[in-house]
Amino acid sequence: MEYSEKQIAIIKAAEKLFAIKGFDGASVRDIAHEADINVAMISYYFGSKEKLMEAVFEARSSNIRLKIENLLADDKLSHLGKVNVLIDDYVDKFIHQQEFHKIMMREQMIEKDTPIAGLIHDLKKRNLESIKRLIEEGQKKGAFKKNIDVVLMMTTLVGTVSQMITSQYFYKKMNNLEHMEEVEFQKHMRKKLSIHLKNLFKQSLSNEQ
Amino acid sequence: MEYSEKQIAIIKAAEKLFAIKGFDGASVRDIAHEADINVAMISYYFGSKEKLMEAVFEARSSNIRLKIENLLADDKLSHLGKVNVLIDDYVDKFIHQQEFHKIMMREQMIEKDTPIAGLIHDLKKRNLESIKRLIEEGQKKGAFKKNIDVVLMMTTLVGTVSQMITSQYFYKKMNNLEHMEEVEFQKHMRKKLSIHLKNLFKQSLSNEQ
Amino acid sequence: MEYSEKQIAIIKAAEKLFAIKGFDGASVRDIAHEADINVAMISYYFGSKEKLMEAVFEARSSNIRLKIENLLADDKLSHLGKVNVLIDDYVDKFIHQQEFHKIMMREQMIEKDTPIAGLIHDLKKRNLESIKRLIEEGQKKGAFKKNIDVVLMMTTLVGTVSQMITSQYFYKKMNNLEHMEEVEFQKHMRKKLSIHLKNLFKQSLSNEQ
Amino acid sequence: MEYSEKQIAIIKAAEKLFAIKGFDGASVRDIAHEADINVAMISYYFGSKEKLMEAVFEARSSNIRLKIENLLADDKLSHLGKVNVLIDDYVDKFIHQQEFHKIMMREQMIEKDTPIAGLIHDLKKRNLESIKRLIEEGQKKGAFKKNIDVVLMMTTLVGTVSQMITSQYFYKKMNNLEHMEEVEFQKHMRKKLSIHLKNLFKQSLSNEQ
DNA sequence: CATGAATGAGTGTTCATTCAT
DNA sequence: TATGAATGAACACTCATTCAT
Repeated sequence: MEYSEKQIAIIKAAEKLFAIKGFDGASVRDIAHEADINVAMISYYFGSKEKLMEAVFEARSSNIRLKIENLLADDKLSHLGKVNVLIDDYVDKFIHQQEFHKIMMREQMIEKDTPIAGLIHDLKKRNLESIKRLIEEGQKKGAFKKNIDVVLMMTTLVGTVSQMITSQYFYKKMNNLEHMEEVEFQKHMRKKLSIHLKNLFKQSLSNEQ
Repeated sequence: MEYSEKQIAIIKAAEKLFAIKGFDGASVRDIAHEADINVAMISYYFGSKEKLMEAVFEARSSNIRLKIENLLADDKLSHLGKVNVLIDDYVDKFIHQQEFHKIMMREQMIEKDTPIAGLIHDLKKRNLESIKRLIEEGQKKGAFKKNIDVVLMMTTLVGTVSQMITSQYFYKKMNNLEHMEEVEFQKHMRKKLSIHLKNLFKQSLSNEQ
Repeated sequence: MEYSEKQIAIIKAAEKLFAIKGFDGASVRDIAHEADINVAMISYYFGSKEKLMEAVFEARSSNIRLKIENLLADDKLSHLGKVNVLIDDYVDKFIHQQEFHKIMMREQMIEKDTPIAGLIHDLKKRNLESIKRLIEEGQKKGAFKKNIDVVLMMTTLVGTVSQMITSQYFYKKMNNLEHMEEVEFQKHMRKKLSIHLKNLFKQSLSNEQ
Repeated sequence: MEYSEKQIAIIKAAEKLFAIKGFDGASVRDIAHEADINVAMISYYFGSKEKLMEAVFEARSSNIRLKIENLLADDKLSHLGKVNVLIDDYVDKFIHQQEFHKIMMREQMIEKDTPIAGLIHDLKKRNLESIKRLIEEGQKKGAFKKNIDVVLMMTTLVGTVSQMITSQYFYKKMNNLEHMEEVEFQKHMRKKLSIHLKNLFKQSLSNEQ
């Protein structure tokens, strides 16, 4: 799918406003104004507000399966090293695509059988399966414990990063970082999360004492 | 604040629909229909849709500080035992008040200076401070490691439970539990989360090897 | 018709608010609040908002025919003297019952066949007929000119006083009387209007050069 | 400000209904129906019902100062002649823009600090000042008496015409003109008012005996 | 006699979408 | 391809009135 310049502007504006105000809270007029285009263009280009949401998803939801497949094939990294790379990838993606991930979190909550719910489900399923293979590989080689609940570990990974992002203003305040620059703060979050999650995973997966 | 039967019905209906559809997505007509009352009653009783949302919050947001204070004073429990009780409390509260917590998650995301944002912030702050004291107590007594980032640990606790709840349908599918009864599934989730989080916390906090 | 204390309070409140905000602009809740009674009482006592308006009218619209009849019989006053008394009566009534007269002006404008429109019409008709007799008396006795358009003269009398009352804030400003006390200002208006109108009538009616 | 055909239709409908029913009494749905347009168009074009009212005012409230200034400069007319032209202008304007003037009267009465109240005040002030100059010119040249209260004279002028218009149906009945055609009746009113007011002003202003 | 609760119709306004050009 | 105009449905809310007690 190729998008024109205007279409991309609309998708970007939609991503921003859906993240800030939610799907219902953001009106097509808001989005049109933010994207500096005519209101009618949204229906014209995307058919409807819902379809626009789908376009936002499709534009962002490149799955990380390919990356995981490459990781699996990489023989320069230890099994734990591969998990660490995975963690960093997740953290980076969440932080740099905060807006998109906020939308995704919200959409997950909504009990509707929207096309987007399906998209999210498939995306998560594919990713989970690849990660399972990565873990099982480590288990086969004796690097990881048996009895690892991969779904729960992923829940902790995704949940921790999500929670950090949604409550970042609270985090800032609690740690007196209110005057830290946005970019610097993102680096800070990135590092903290990375170390924290790597520790959690190491303790939970690794066989070594 | 004492509520009449009808007012309670409205609050319950609002809690449900705000959780499912979000604040903007749920119309007062939806809520009135769900509560089986006249639309005008919502304005009549609560003044506005926003005030109704606040009522939902006030009705649910009993903070857990008191429980933590009691835990701190309890000398029959080990330090780790206290943390485990805390984890179970959190898990229980989230699971049994899923709808309210979905609302809270969503509200946290929205960048508005609503009165509710303030309520959430204060609630979280109070809880965090009590938990910090609980951890520090354990550190002083040598039961817990030094260098524990309490905020990050709480982020993992809250994030993991939140993520589990938001993606429970995905979890069901991935584990072939689709035909499990709702109540039974909640017990299942509760147990899984409890064990998982206790392990994570034990590894992260405990000094014992 | 005898009214209870509460009913009188309602009528007074209604008179005030109808004058300030108009019939549609003043809600029964406003009136109930102003009268410090329960909303339901208005329907209970008067049947409807419209009927309340009628009650306001009936309470105030004592016609001045009786006074004119007495004037006609008075032989201590000259014909012009009688007219002057009439003018002063009109001016006094308008100024001291400003609120009621504002309502009356407004109601006159509305093109509805309300019962009130009928009340106003009858009231005006009765008054006009008496005044006509007063003028004709003077004409018969040679004190007044022939060819006097009584309706037009009354239009000027009523119109001038009405206009003064509706635009009194403008009048205050134009004459730098903004800090004059309300009571004092009413006296001022009364005197000014009295002299002005007596002059106009003297010039228009009187035969003496 | 240029208005489209539909916008003009809306303004005309609003003028009519505001005059008949008052601002609060006329609903936007009424106006939309009268103008044969969709309800949403009113918000779309004017922003709000209040702004529509302002548009009605701005469309009509061309002040007559320019005309007065021209009158002042005219040396073919006597001073009293100029006043007579002024009277005829006022009468004509009121009769031909009855609906607008009804709105204006009503708005004057309402004790609200609306933008319209300000518009009316400024309009009246400007007109009054020009008329004052016209009168003073006549006084300086000895054509008019000293001691003329211009504000009171204008009150009589405006009040008489207003009162005539608001009570025209009463006037018709009192003079048995009920079956006179509307246009013919307007001519009749115009002539009657013109003569009546010119007489009043001549007597009040002129020095000649 | 009095009232808090409740109602359905109506308010002004905004919505996502479609139309005519 | 692009857009200002237009639409009908829906929005949150207020209205005058009625009901149960």
